[in-house]
Amino acid sequence: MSAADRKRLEETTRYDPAEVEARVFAEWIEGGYFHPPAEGTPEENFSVAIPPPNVTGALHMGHALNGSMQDALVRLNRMRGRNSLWILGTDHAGIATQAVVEKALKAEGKTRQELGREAFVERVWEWKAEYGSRIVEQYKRLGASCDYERERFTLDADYVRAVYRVFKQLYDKGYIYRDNYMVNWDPGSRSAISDLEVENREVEDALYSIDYPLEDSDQVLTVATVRPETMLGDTAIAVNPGDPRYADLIGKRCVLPLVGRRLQIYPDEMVDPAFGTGALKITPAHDPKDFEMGRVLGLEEISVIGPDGRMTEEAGEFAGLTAAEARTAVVEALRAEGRLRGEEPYVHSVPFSHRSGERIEPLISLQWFCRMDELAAPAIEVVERDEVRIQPGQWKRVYLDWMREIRPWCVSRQLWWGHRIPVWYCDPCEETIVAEQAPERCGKCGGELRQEEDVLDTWFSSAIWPFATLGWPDETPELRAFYPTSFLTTAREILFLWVARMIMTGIEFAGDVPFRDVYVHSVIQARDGRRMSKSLGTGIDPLDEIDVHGADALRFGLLAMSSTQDVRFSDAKVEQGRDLANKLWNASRLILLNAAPVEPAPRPLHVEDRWILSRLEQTILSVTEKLETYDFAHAVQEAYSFFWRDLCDWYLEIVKPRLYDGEEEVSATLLYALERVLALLHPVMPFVSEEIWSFHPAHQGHLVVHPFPVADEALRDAAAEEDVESGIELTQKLRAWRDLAGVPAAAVLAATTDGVEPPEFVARLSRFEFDGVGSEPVASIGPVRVLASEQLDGEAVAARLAKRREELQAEVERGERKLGNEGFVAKAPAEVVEEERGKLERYRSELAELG
RNA sequence: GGGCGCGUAGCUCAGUGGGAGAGCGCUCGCUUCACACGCGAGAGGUCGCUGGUUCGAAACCAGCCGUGCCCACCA
Repeated sequence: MSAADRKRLEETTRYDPAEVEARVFAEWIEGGYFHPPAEGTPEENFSVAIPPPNVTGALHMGHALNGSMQDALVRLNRMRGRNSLWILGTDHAGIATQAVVEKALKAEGKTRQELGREAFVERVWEWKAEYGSRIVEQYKRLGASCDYERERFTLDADYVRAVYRVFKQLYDKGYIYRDNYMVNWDPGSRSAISDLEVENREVEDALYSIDYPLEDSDQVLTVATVRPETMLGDTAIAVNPGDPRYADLIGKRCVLPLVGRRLQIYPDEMVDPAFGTGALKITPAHDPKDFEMGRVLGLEEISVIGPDGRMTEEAGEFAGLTAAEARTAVVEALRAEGRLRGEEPYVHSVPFSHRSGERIEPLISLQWFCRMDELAAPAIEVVERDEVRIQPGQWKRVYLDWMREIRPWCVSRQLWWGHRIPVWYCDPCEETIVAEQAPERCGKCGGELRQEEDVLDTWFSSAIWPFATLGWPDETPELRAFYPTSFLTTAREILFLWVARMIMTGIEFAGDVPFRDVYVHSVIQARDGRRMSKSLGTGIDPLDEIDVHGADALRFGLLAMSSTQDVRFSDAKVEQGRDLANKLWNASRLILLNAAPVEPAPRPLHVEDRWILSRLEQTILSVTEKLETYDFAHAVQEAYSFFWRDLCDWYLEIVKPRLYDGEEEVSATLLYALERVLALLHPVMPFVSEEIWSFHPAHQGHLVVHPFPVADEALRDAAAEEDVESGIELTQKLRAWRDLAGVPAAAVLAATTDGVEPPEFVARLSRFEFDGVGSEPVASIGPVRVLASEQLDGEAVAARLAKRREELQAEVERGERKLGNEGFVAKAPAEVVEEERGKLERYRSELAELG
């Protein structure tokens, strides 16, 4: 060690992550450790495709947890010498990004329509150039060992090519089609969205009963609805065929109030006679269920609400009103005509846009869809056969249940930012051309072509992330070396949105599953148990945590608090991580500044050496196994406990004298243990471990590529473990006795031992002297007889012991009295009696131990 | 409506058939030559409730209460 290094170690009594992290990270980048060559096979290599964060995004706690898990496994495998690639990149995030830029425009008093499509998209690219790398920089702060030289973006030219190839092939297979169909219309983003982007919320509405007069009759049929404004588009009525009230009305017609349209009354099993009035109005253009019914019956579809959320010309006098305004107006008009029979409060679940937060308007519109059943079939099989293992196990079933019920996917979005759908129309001859590259002219009539205005759902491009990032559709070396990837960690909320779709496209286009393992991690909630969210103000910024406690602390904390169930964010766990980093630093200082200049090697001389080596190898075995099975919480806590309790609290304290003496054997053993502990912890706490490693005498290259320790079974020693652990136990008893007896901390007490001599360290660590001179034994603790001596203030001890004896005596008497009461013994539950007996036993034995 | 999960120490969470645990917090004692982000010693729990299975249940089963999430086209 250089004099400068030694000085730094001597003077730095506190580990300072802020000083270390940027410097160490730069060394890793400079070393090129994160940029593996595209060589070898996927079986030999290790690869992970990061769930691409939104380009608009900032690192949140979910990213930090997910990143900590991925990085732990990537680093572990890199240290094992595997060619390890962690692909990183960002998602163009259509709606979110467009919204951000539109907001900026609005601040300038402009709209995207004023700008025009081309200029707007240009503007978004400018935004991306300026802010798009923010989240990538934030991953670096976390210490993520991604390949920053292979960063990808879902709108890169090559990526677009892959998206178009996929679209074209799906179209050619007949999976992709265009249809006028009912979609979830999001008035907020003015676009259709998929079923998965809809969330249902409980809302209190009113349930209105409206009288529909029967044609050529003075009878009325009363229907119940929560959306009276849509009645203007009614084209039929349905009743349950088994409902005796309406049996004779089936086939007859009603007259639609306000409009006058004639509505046929149909029988339908779906109608619940017990709900409302048992009669259901059918509005095929504005209700998904009515839509389906309408298609079956061939009903007219009359759209009375337009994409702008306002009433259309079809709504007659109500045209131009918003849907909400129209509701009030229609109700008023019905009331005026005496058609409103009733109105009652009604709580039901209503679809809202996950993106804009606005209430979904089910509308019929011309959209592009992708049929999913054929793609789903093999994706179901691979999971059934565990070729893709989804863990924890309950998610496998959730996945399968959803996949088996999968429905067509609406892939078109009425946005400008995204992959513009590769379809061209020729208006004169009505030809539709789907192509990977823009065709010059119509192949049929030579006419001008017009490209589809819509873009693809963002998730359409994310679905091909694991292979598109590796260069697909080209046969690249990266694809050959790293596909399929090794595993995926994910939040469960994107299991369907993303994971399922990757499995489907992977099989279809890349010829294999995209990953072997899917680990669904827990959700870190806010401190109060609420969801962490920016809009609720409950988010905790991982970067703040890194600033204050260091990246290693946050990584350790997140892994420690994660489990299979959702957990609240725990500051204490992050602080535990911070304390661990500091403890590592200081224990290392002790070893590195005092060890004799020797090769690190296990060189056990005494039982404690055999013990710590045995514990070390056991810990390596167990921690490694837990990391490999995604049991991060137990892995890090076990490593923590070994290091802090076994190594620091006991072993270092036991061997300090030997270390200060410059003993070679203990120096070698300590350097060996330190090397292995640093390597073992590196996947979880990369910065502090790398920093300390730079001071280790065996240090040559960086720890990031140092071999990961493999447990050495030859060093396991059950007998040594037993001996030392009983010595530890005795030490603790002796210390407890001292404390109880009020002996000053520094006093060394005289004692003798009875029978087998305990290990040497017991006397030293409990500040006893077993061959000490004394007179009367005043107490016995296990094999140890404490002797009255000069060091022991006989009076103080006697006083303390007497006081304690009194307390115990009182407890014993109380117990004896209780157990002597026949009523209690006979009538009280047996366990209460037993507990009382146990208590009595304990008090009695403690009394005996005090002597 | 269906499904999944959770309820264990003051707090956050482990433990899933045989002696109730961790971290934090709390109490007491330590400026012991790595670390006060430290060291030593403690206190603290009817393991949601009720019933069942078992020699034995925090753990398995049933019901109930509380709580969270996912899926679902009953107006």
